[in-house]
Amino acid sequence: MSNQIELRHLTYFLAVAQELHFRKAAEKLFISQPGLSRQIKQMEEILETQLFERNKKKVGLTPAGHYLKKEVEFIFNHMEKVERQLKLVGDGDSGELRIGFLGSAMQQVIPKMLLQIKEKYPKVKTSLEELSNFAQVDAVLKNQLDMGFVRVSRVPSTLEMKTVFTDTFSLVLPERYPMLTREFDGMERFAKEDFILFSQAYSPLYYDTILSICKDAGFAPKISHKSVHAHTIFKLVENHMGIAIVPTSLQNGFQMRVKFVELKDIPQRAELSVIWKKEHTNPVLKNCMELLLEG
Amino acid sequence: MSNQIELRHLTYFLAVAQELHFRKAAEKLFISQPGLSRQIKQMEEILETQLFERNKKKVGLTPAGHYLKKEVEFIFNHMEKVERQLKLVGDGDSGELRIGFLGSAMQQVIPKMLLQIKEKYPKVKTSLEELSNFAQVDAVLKNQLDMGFVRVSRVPSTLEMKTVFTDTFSLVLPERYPMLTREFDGMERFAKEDFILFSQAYSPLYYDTILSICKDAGFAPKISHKSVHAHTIFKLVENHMGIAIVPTSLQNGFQMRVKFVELKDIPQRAELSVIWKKEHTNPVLKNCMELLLEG
DNA sequence: TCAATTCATAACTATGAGTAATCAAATAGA
DNA sequence: TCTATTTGATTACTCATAGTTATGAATTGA
Repeated sequence: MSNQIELRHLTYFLAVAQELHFRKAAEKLFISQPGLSRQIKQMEEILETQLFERNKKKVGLTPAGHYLKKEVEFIFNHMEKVERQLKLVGDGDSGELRIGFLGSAMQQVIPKMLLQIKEKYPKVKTSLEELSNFAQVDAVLKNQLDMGFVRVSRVPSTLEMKTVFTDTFSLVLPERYPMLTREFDGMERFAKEDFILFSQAYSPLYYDTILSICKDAGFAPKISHKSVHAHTIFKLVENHMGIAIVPTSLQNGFQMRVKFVELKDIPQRAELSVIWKKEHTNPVLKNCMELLLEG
Repeated sequence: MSNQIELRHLTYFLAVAQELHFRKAAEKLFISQPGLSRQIKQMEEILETQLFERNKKKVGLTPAGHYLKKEVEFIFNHMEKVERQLKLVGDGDSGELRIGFLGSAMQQVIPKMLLQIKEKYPKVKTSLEELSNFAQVDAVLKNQLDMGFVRVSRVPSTLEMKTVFTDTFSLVLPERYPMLTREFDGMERFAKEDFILFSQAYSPLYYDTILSICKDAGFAPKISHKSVHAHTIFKLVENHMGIAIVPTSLQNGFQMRVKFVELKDIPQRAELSVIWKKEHTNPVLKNCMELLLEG
């Protein structure tokens, strides 16, 4: 004899509790009446509580039965809700998307994506975390993040990477820096300047790219300061601590007294990429990735 | 293949979700690992949702799995509570007691019983309804009430009845009614008075008893008013609309300008009885009845 | 490369849910 | 007052399936 209540018992109990009639309840359940009687009896034995009073011609609920009926109805309602919700979570219409990003991704890509997600999948919850390139790669690998927005040249083979935004670089100069923009004739003239860059540890690709730009211009930059925040870099430039080269899109979104000079003619580009796990199982990620790459 | 989730599935799912290890989970459940694997797989098929990601060496929860884990934990906690509560309801430590009563039972018996119940069975909820004798008998028979407090001579054979309070009758007279209490010499002198009584339909036994008192005194009372509320009766007496005979215990609990004269020397008594169904199944009733009859 | 893990698969066993046939008791109708 | 009908319970059976053992395939670490 089994000694554990099963959902079957609860289903049968509810049918009898509603019909107050074993034969009718059995019909409704598409089982035979003896089978139903035995299951109910077994249920009462397991719970050590009488649920029905039967006096050969009438069936009624005991107080315990009344109580249980209400509770079973609640439990079934709840389970139905869970089952519906589970489908949604499984289909990616609902759930959570954990996003890592570099500060520079906040200018364009992320806000646009968040709006699209909110419109198409309003039940999806997003969480954002600003992290370095390396920390994002690590977190995605560990399944602490679903996706990351990074500037890296390559990632481990278990990750996917797609470029989502390509940007030119711009020189960042103090507002009154003596230079006629129309006569800008290359990087060479900045060989003697102090440079303020994003930390190498924070973004190796960026760092290497800046070095290559300078190298193409025939000099190695004198690096005076390093930072992980664009805002800090701009402040330093503003206060004549040096000049910087950053992705052009950082021009928007900061209040600052600096001058941007877009380096259109050099081949280097700042590429922002999404990364995610190849074999992820988050349906929300799949849906949102489609939005990001197609929309 | 079964196509319905059972509690077994949820139990197994929770074990795996907690251990994130099939063999360990199977050990904890005292079943074999292949059996567990198959049940989980079946569960995923029924729900049409993948719950775990297994890559041959590691087991992890999918987002849907995470969601379901929380929900299953909630459901199990709830069910445990229900099971405990069900035992209490079955034992009569918890539950509901629906009580019917006559206004006059509110003077002594009911408040005392409610206090005792509250002390010994604090989880028991009581509901009170003031009803006529007939309505109470009817409601107890229909299982709308668990117990009733009535003044009747007899009840249908499916009900039990026990006297819980015996009371003398008292004459109710206007405050300044001319009478020397020490020289009270019988009912005879009130033969000409108007009488105010409880309605016959409300309490036939009371009605008959009053008639018998008067008959013993050698007269038939002139009945001027009938009421179902003691308060109304007292008000009428106060305003010289007549005199009344009521159970003595009604002397307490009302603010009124009337005089009570206890009829100690007549044989009639006002008996208050509890009634309940012989074959009831409410354990709360059983326990509370013991309190009432023994305490 | 080998030993030791992991979970999945396959074939089998045995428990117990569900069945059909029947019973005993209660009701309703003649 | 006697059926005829209806109720839920009981009995004996069968068959679906949860759980078993044995094994396989893949991963990991020495």
